[in-house]
Amino acid sequence: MPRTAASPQRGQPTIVSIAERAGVSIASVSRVLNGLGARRDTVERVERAAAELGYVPNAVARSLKDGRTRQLTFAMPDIGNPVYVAMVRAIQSVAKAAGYRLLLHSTDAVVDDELAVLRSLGDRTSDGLIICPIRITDAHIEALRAAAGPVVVIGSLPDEVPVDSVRADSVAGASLAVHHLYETGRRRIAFVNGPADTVPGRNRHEGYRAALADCGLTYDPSLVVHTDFGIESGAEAAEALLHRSPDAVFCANDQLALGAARALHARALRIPEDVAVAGMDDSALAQAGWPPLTSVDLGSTERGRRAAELLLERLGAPDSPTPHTTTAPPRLVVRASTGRAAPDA
Amino acid sequence: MPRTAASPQRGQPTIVSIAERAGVSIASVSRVLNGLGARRDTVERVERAAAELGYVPNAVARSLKDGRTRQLTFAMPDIGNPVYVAMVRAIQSVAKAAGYRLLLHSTDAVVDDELAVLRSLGDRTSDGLIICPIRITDAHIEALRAAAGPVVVIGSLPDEVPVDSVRADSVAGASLAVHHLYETGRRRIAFVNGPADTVPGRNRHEGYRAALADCGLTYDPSLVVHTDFGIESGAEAAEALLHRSPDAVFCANDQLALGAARALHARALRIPEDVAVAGMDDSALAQAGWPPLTSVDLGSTERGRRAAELLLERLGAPDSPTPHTTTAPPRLVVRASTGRAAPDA
DNA sequence: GCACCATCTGTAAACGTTTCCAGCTACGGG
DNA sequence: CCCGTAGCTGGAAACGTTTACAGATGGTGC
Repeated sequence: MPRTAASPQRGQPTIVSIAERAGVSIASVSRVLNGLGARRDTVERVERAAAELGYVPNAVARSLKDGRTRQLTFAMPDIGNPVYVAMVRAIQSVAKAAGYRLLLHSTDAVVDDELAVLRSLGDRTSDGLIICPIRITDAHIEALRAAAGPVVVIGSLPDEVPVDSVRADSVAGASLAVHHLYETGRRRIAFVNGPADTVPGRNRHEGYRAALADCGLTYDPSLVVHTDFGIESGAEAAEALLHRSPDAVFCANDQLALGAARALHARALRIPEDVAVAGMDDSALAQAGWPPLTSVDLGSTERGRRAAELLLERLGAPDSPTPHTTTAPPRLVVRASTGRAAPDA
Repeated sequence: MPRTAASPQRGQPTIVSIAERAGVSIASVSRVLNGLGARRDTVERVERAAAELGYVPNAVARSLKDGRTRQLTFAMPDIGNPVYVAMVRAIQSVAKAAGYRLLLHSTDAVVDDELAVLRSLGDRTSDGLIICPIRITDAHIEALRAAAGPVVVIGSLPDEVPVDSVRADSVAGASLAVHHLYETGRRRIAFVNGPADTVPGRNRHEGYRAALADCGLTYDPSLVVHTDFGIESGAEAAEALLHRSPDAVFCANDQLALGAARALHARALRIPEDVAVAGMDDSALAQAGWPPLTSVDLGSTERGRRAAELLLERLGAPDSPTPHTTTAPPRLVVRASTGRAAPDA
């Protein structure tokens, strides 16, 4: 039978039990435990009593008293996507170092869920929120303005919204990749994108298109597919694009790129000799498959870390006036999936 | 300037502000907001006041009163490993459905961190804990016995420890994979394992060894490498094993297997014609590379779900006597990475 | 018109802390 | 020898809820 354990939640020692056992007041107990001044004798008795009872301070009561929970919340669309895992990791590490715990919400990018998270800041469950929406609606903006506590957004907000944010430069990132493909000799560059109605989806499309123009290539809508951000979707999309005989497939993230690579392999097409493949995010996945994927690092770890730091700063100085916005610069990481095309092909 | 937003944390409307505005007592406010009986007129005034003030109940105060936080904690070794991501996902979904939030701890499998998490149950920050240690020391067992609240362990505890747990059957799982490799014609089956001093490491090794014996193959220590559970390690280990010319590489998880596959590709060895590769966990990674990996599903999602359910049950009936233990049966998922060997080779 | 009952309401205590304030003790200086 | 002071200590209030209890209100049946 689970002993002391589970049973009467309410049987735990409190500062009152300690006070009784040590024969002092609860005020003294509190002071001793918080390292404020006390007579040697008092300190000893309190510490002994606390140790004997196995006392652990009740964090809830403490939170109620001083208005902070030492918890941070991170809400992201999908914990299955390695980009967000990288962010969770970075955030958790900053949070931990600062003595904060991390609350996690996977919203599936459902707008109502995101709004609920934003509103729930009001329940004082956590001291601050990092949220990463991939669609940004008017309702989001309104909710952000009305937020009952500090929020940092990972993503691109309209400039006039007075909220700290950390952005990736998807436009430049996509452009980087396309230029690289062009420079390594590709001329029919297909694009497997995420949903068109998301911010990253729109931006990556814009970057793709702009880069084509830069390179003097014409934009061919039949080389572009919109789908969602998963591996399977990448495989299907690439499959569908193959009869347009592209010489490169640029994908809006690494999951799509892995799917695409799989589809090419399945058709016995060689990467990169027959078709080059590039992804985005430079997540752990980029080095998981074969050949290792060229990818654009959009700084997910960096963004997570920065977001957490911004949030902590904001917690330190609640009403410093100006919202901070940083943008992580994209970085092209070239690997084997985009070598030169085979001489003839 | 962030308006009402960040500023005086302590400016939020409370039940008292509502009471004043509505001209009733705080007790009535509480009753109305909790849907207990009240006169029509009272209900209306309270609801209007609450709406006008944008009231959100303070969860901390509520928790203090009724001794529950509606938070669950999940502590796992490494959020970078897809297995744990699968668990997080499953747990989060069960938790959410039951109205609980999820607190996350990534412990890096550091024993002291795990013990700290266990002890921190006493601070009443969450109502229960799911912990997934890969090493189980005496200190763990002692801490589990002394736990100040409900705990479910994902992993294999000694039977006498009175704690709910959910296990994978790694031994049987490894054996399944090895038998499959044998049946598809492999005779020199190398093994890339995780750390020898972890429970999964030991068990998978045991399963590997037992299966070899079953098949009448002799155990050759030079075909076995212990390393840690990452992709890079898998590549290095496979690389090192290659000069022992195995005809199959069995890996203790999918990350190792992807690494191994990469090493084989880099040497221009064909999978599965020249060397078969199999992994374990059947995580998202198994279908990420090429060829898709044969893997043993150890039920990570299932285990996460079950652990969360057990915890919720325990929360419902704190001192039901007997600890529950379930074991998820392993399931071999055959994919292209383990087809028959090339006829001659 | 009165007593009774049901219904609703308000007061106050409680959850476990921290902290303000005032009182106590002991000490040293004048 | 007395007083001022420094150093500790205990009482009590406060954080924002929920809820037991008792009091108020209104309606109904006689």
